[in-house]
Amino acid sequence: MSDTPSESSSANAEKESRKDFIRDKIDADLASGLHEFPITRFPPEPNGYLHIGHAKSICLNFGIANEYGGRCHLRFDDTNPSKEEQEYVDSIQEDIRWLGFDWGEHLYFASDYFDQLYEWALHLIREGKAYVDDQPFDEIKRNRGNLTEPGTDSPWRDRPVEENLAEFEKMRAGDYADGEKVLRARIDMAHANLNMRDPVLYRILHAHHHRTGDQWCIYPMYDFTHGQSDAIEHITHSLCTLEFENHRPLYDWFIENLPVPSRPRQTEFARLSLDYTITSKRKLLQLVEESHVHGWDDPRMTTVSGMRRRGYPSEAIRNFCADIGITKFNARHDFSLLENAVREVLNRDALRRMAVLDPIKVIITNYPEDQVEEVDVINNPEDESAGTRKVPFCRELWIERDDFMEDPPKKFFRLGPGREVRFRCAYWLTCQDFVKDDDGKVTELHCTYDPETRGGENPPDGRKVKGTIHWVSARHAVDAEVRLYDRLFNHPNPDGKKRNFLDHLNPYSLEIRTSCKLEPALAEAVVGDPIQFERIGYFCVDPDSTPEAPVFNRTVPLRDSWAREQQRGN
RNA sequence: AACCCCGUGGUGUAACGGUAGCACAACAGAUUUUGGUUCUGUUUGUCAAGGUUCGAAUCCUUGCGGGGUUGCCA
Repeated sequence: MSDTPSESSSANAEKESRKDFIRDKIDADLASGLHEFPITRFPPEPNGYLHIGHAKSICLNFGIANEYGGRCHLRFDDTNPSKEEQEYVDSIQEDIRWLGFDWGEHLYFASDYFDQLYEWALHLIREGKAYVDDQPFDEIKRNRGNLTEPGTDSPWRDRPVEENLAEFEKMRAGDYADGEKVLRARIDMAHANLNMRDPVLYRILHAHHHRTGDQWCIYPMYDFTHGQSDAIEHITHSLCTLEFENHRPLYDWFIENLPVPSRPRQTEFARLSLDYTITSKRKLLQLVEESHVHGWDDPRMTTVSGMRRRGYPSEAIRNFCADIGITKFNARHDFSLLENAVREVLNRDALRRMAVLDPIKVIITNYPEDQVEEVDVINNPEDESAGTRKVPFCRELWIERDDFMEDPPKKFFRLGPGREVRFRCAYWLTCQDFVKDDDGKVTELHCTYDPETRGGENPPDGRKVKGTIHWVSARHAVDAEVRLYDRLFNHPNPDGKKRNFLDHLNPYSLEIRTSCKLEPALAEAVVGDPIQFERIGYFCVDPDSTPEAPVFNRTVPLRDSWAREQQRGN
């Protein structure tokens, strides 16, 4: 019993993805011999940066490929040249790799299939299952009917095949302006599913495409592209979010009516909704373009690049995605679940360092003026192999303003007049006196130290101390800027209907602290190092950082039961 | 309003006709040279009403509640 490996409670082993209804289905398809192994795909449109919601989909699709010995393709859904850019193609690939996944040779673009798709459009026309519609945009809209009323057939619906062929060719040749004509499937204008009411297959768009250039002036719609692209790639399980549920009949209609090389199946799952965040590419773009944040990778953004810059480990994001599972229920997840996943990994990995964010000076009156000692401080109590480091200690130190109270309550285990605390791994100090400026702000503490407590050890006389605080040698401190982040929105569902998400921006989402005092070892930290500022939180080096002007981001604060108790008013 | 989908503690998520479990959150305690970590314990749940069955969270019916769909976006 006791020799059972206890991975479950630690982040040591990558969490195993729990089974869900999609994996159940795959199990069944494998068992029945329908497929040898699953082939999935992640199909982003390159019109924005990836966010936490995409991470869920990436973990699902690539995760399945990894677990079942299948594969997952990366396919850019680039059928709308007016919104898509190379910048996004690049960032998306970088983000997926950072998340820890690999598509190998299987990088594709829907635009790779434009020729084939065009052929299939011709096929439908020849079969009498597609026609060129001359109705203007508004007419098509009006004739589609609505949720309760059936649509009306287009006057061009029964156009002869030869004429359709000729018209479609003229569309392709550029004989018409944008919007002048469309190619539509000929299905059923009275269908209860609006997607089946003669959906548009091709529209005219005289636009430059990031890959095909000016080769085309007609572009296939998503519905006419996606399933067929899946079929071309022999995707077995085409996984998408719930809003495409109503598109499945159309997806299947194309698969059934076209000579496609395979028969992929679409399955839908609920998209991710995280409290206090937004997962809408349009709104994320707006935040960037209107400068409510400092870019796609602003650490307050739940974009993949933002979370990376914030210091969230990709392993934590993967664990989080495994934790929330895959269902068809429109759930809203507590933000604390993500933070828990982040803390779990960081607690295991982060090197402990001492940093004072809001400093007040401590002068040890009985410590020799010029003496400097190097004390050994533990790098990571969760990982013995991380060892210790030398930290300089001398007569003048910085400590956190919060660690002193002029008139402390009984349960305050830190410094106050006459109170003794342990300075982490150094000595026990007793506060003898304090100095205030004209505004009544405490500027300086005068303390004495007990030489018998070196290393922070208990003194021989058996004295006890409740609190341990961190400190930085004033003479050796490195000055730095520290950026403290809070949630970007102060409403749990800023994305909600009838709500303008901009009204709920948290004005205090970024607090910049300058003149923070860091222990010297922190000068060596580089971007990507997970660090814990002891007793404060997890931090990382921001890319803005330079050796002359270090900049740190707060990834997430430590749990703070003292602060919690304070807030409850005890 | 029509069609499709979904309802399990505070929030999520398991249980595939047979003891409602887990995570997060909250609370209490133990340990602790981080008021961190770790450990222990506690509170709270099957949307409602009928039906099928020896037995229903699970199957059926109805109701209620939530989401999606009326782009030449994806």
